Parts: sequence; C-alpha cells; structure tokens
Amino acid sequence: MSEPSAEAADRSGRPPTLTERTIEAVREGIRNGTLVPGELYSVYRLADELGVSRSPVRDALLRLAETGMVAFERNRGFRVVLPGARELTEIIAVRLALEVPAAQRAAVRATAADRAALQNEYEAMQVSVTAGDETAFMMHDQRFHGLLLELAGNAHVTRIIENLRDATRLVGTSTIRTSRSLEDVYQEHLPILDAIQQGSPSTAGAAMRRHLESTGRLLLQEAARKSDTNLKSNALWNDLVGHPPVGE
Amino acid sequence: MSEPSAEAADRSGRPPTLTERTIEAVREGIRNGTLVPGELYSVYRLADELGVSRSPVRDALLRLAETGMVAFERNRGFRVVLPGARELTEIIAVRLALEVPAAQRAAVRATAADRAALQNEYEAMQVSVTAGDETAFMMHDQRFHGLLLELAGNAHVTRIIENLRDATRLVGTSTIRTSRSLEDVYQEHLPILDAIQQGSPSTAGAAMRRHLESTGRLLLQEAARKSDTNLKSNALWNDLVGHPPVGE
DNA sequence: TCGCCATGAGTAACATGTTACTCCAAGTAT
DNA sequence: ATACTTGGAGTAACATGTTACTCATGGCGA
Repeated sequence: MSEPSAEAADRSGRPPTLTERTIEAVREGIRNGTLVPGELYSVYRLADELGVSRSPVRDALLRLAETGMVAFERNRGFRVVLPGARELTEIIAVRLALEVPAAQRAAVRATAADRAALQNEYEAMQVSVTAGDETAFMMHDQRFHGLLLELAGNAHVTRIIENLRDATRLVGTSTIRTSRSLEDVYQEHLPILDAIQQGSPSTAGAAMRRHLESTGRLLLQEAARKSDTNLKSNALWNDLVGHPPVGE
Repeated sequence: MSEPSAEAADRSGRPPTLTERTIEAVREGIRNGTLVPGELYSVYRLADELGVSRSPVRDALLRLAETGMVAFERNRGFRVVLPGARELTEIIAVRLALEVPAAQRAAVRATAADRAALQNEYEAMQVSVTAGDETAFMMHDQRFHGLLLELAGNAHVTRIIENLRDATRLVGTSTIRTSRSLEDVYQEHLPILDAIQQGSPSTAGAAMRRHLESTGRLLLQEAARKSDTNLKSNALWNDLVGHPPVGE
C-alpha cells in the first residue's frame, strides 16, 4: 500500500530523479546521525546502502559539495562538514543582509492568505514547543522563514538562504535543547509575525534582525562547545556581523 | 613547448580536474558565442567536441545548472539560459544587499597593499577603456569587485556574487558598447576607490550603491532590447530593488 | 625498539554501456 | 489537404567498467 518513494512528486509534475532522492536521503542521514560529521565515507558504500548505482549518488554529493555541506578528498572519500565559528559567522552575516530587507518587503506585500499561512506556521511552532518535538519545531521554523522569503518575491534570495540553512542545520539540531531555549527562539518569531500582520516594514525588519542575531549567537556558542575552537568568536562577530559604521 | 592545459594549476597545488576544465570551457564558449543561448545542445556532442568522455561534461553542466547558467531538459538536451528582466532584477537586488555592506567593511579593513591592488585594477580598467577592449575591461571590472569582496572578509559572499556575475555576464557582454557607456561604467568606480583610499565606509557604500543601480538599469535596458519582454521593468525594479520603506 | 620501504586494499575521477523517454517526420487513413 | 499513427533518431538519467592515486599495514634491516 505504501508508495516506494515517500513524499514523491513535489508539485513539479515529474517524479523526482534518483539524484534528488539521494540528496534528501543524505540530508536525512545527517539529521538522524547516520552520517557522522568528520567521518570518512565513500560513494561505493553509500550507493549500495541506498540500493542505487554510484552515478546518482555521486551527482547528489557533488551538488551538496557545491554548497559546502560535504567535501570530497581525492581517492580518499568524502566527509560531512561541520561548519566552524568562522563559517557560521559568515552565514549569519549573509542572512542578515538578505532576510532583513526581505522581511521589510514581505510586510508590504503580504496578502490575507499569506498572513494566514504565516500564522499557521507560527502556531504549529507553538505546538511543537509544548510537545518538546525539536525536529518538528525546526521544520516549522524553516517553513516560516521560507514563506517569508517567498513573499518578498526574490527567488534567488530564497534559494541562497535555503542552502545556507542546510549548512548550519547540523549545528543547531539536538543542541538547542541543551540551553532549553527552544521557547525563546519561538517567542522571537512573534514580533516578526505581528509586524507583518500590521504591515509595518521597519518593525518587521528590526524584529528579524534581533531574531537572526540572537540565533546566530546561540549557534556560535554551540559550535564553540563541541569543537575546541575557543572563543575569538566575538572578534569575528564584530568583524563580519557588527553593524556597518554609520557615521564616518 | 606549449602545455596542453593552458592556465592549469591555479595555486591549489593540484592540477585541475577535467570537470573544472570543462566548466571553464563552457564559460568561454558562452563568452565567445560558440554556445548560443536558447539553442539545444547535448552532453554527447559537447563531450567529443572537447575530446573527453560524457562524465566530466555532465558533472560540469550539472554544477552550472545549479547556478542557473544552463538548464537541462530530460531526454532533450540542455540550453544556455539568457536571464530575463525578472532574474536580472533579482540579481541586482542581491548584489546591492551584499556588496554595499561589503564596500563599507572594505573601507575600514583595507591595508596599504590592498589599496594599491585596487588602484592597479582601476588603472587597468582605464587602459582597457581607451583601448576599447571590452573583454579586458570586463575582466578588470570583475577583479575590482572581487578584490573588494575578499577585503570584506566573507568568503560566502564572495562565492555568491561570483556565481551571480556568471549568470549575468552574457547579457552585458558585447552590448555595453552599444550605448557607448563603457566610459561611464569606468568612471563610476572612481568614487568607490576614493572612498576606500580615504577609509570612509559610508561614502564607499553609497558609491557602490550608485554604481550597482546604474549598472543594473543598463543591463535591464539591454535585456529588454534583445528579448521582447517589454518594459514592465520599472515595476519590477521598484518591487525588488527600490529602497525599503524607511518610515512606516 | 625503531625507521624504512614494498604491497595491496579502497577510492574519486574518468570512461563506457544501457534504458526509457521525447520529439519529429514520414507514412496512412479519412 | 488534414488528422492520426508509427518508427526511429537522439537524449538525460542511471548503471557499470577502468585507472591512477592515497594511505594503512606489515615485514625487514638496523
């Protein structure tokens, strides 16, 4: 009764290719700990674990390598890359530069249906928080940001941010619980939602900025905890994220 | 006497792979008109034109497809994609969001050597203008922006912009001459350079903004000229690039 | 015990084989 | 002439074969 390919067709009309399914499989493997960052793997092994040939697996990994999620080592294998403090900071800087204006535009462009959809995701986040289901929470968080970006109307921005989120996901996952701040992250979304419901771009932008900065600091803390890359993080942050000097 | 692979080793120590060389070959083919946008090509033909097997060619094209330069059509072939007004506008919006802050940071961080390097590229642009060598001009223009981005210290930003430039290159090339504005584009770089020499971030940011907006409008004009996508460009521009509303 | 070198297992990169699909164009019925 | 079928050429996606490389391991001499 159950279909062989789970969430198959998207809505693009075509069934997904093996390459695409492999990409999802690798992402899932990273999420649930099957693929450990730093460990050395090979296309051969992964291919017959997934029951497909090496070609689509290789294609999938090459695409993921493009975004920095994995790295190939010639004649050795490939590794899942755990982003360091430097990379995380860079990513936060990009997200600030793109998502803050996106939130502003979204506040102006949102239709009633859009607002309702955002509200839905926000409430789903609420449910996930009380249920303590971090996986579900991350999913709704992603959808919230995704919806907001689509609203802003720039498909390039959406794609870029989606890729960056991929690279950071494995830092945030199963670690936020540690600092019991799932609730905090959830609450930071409320001012964003409110500002968009009220159509106030500057407020929405400011709220998004606060949210991203706070999330960024959390991720950096987490990254510092697991690797010994002890904390010159503050210098990095000021250097790459710190607000551009306004005066001279 | 002449090496088989021209500008081989980069400086990464390793010789470039066939895939990488193919990527460069495709880019070059697009630049010099061997590969016509819109036309249907196949991996088979391209592979034996380049004298390699289908694998590296396919890998190369998949990577280029990731950035939107080419598009595959299942069982049909692939096309070089000419970006439309929509895509161009989106790209300009991203560049504004990322390169303006980058210019600000660069103004603060630049060392004497950095300033000299920028000056060099600027003067090389000058030479290209008087020589009427558009290809060389584009190259130095790219290097100028590339140096500036590296200065800003965010490798992700550098990579993103580099990819976007790729997608737009085939619109700008051999068309700027039409509006005889090579000189204008050159002159717009002076205020940027000056501001960085003087270490003034806000001035550098403003100059960069003016430059990108002006370049963007030129590209849009050009795109509108060759495709019949007649000009609702202005609405697009205001929608995606227009400064975010400052007040409420 | 310690350093050196041969050897072989395992791999990414590259090459070639196979399959199921799309489309065009030439035929055939109407 | 026009619509409708049909065959075949050409293709991306997927599978498998080959090569040249990296590195761990174990023997061998000091």
